[in-house]
Amino acid sequence: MKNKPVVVIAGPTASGKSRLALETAKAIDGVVVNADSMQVYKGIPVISACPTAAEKAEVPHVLYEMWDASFNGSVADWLGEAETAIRRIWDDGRIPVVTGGTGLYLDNLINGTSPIPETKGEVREKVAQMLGEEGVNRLHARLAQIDREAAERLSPNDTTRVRRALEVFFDTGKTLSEWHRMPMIRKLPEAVFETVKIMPNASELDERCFRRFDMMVEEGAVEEVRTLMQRRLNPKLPAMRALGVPELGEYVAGRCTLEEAVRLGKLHTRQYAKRQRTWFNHRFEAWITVEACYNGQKEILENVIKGVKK
RNA sequence: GCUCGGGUAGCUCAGUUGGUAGAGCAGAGGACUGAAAAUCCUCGUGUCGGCGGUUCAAUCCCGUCCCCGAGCA
Repeated sequence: MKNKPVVVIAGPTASGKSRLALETAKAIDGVVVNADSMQVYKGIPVISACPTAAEKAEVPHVLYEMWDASFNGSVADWLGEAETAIRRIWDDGRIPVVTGGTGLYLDNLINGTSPIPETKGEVREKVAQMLGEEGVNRLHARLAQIDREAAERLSPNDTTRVRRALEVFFDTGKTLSEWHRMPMIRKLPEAVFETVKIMPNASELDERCFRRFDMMVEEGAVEEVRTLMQRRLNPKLPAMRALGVPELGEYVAGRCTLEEAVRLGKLHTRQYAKRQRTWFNHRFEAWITVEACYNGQKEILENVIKGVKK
């Protein structure tokens, strides 16, 4: 039976979705649930734009800063946490307000995932090693022998996906394409998702991205990155790739000026926001689409609350 | 003032032993099923610094001028 509400507020970075989520949650006795692939990590609250302590005090927030930066989390890990958190919120008689810019996470939560079991660490290592020795193109050629369908779909340069397709086959003996033909599994079959997306125009968003990056630096982003760099973690870890971390990391290491690091950080943030807009435009259906950044506009908040209560 | 380098796409540069040129980055659009703030795909006419000359043909050779960098005075 589909009757349990989950509010979802999606949108590109710096669009004001965290604020909208907070104010919505406040109005409907909700709990904010993070769906951002970087805000899940500890140690980068400033650079990942996590809600502040003051904001968290206004309304409960969950799934923020929950994993150590050395952890390599995945969609599946997040989904597991999200399921548990949302069920607990329902049990408390409250409404989950899921918000974040990671389209894949939202998509998996709402539409489900293929029933592929978690791949074993040794298989992942083996494929990683093959990748290092042979390069993506050769692995793609191997994939073509195994799973022609997937190979045709994927670029021979798409490291992430070619690797994944191979891992799944080596681990399960079944091709990724076969798995994808199986029915998707929803973590929360009883949920009814009330979706909102914020879709501001590019120039408004760019400006906010730039301003926010400056604010992050004022609020201690450099120190945050310096502390993180001192841990000498693998630079391929998700937390180490959060926008601004590699860039400010170069500055902290003395390899560029702060000005240059900030310039690149802003640039990459802008490019990321564009990718998000493309995703949400084409891959995310929403009940309500807000065409401006959320800045506390009363009409927007009222409209969202009205939509949720319906 | 002289010598040597350079002046080629918005930026950094490659290249053409003379047949009007191409990469990376930036930019625009797009994809996206377990690293997704990741990963990938598509899109490149620009007086090849100006003006002359040689040549069937010059961005490439020659002359000259302008600009930038280094060195010498």
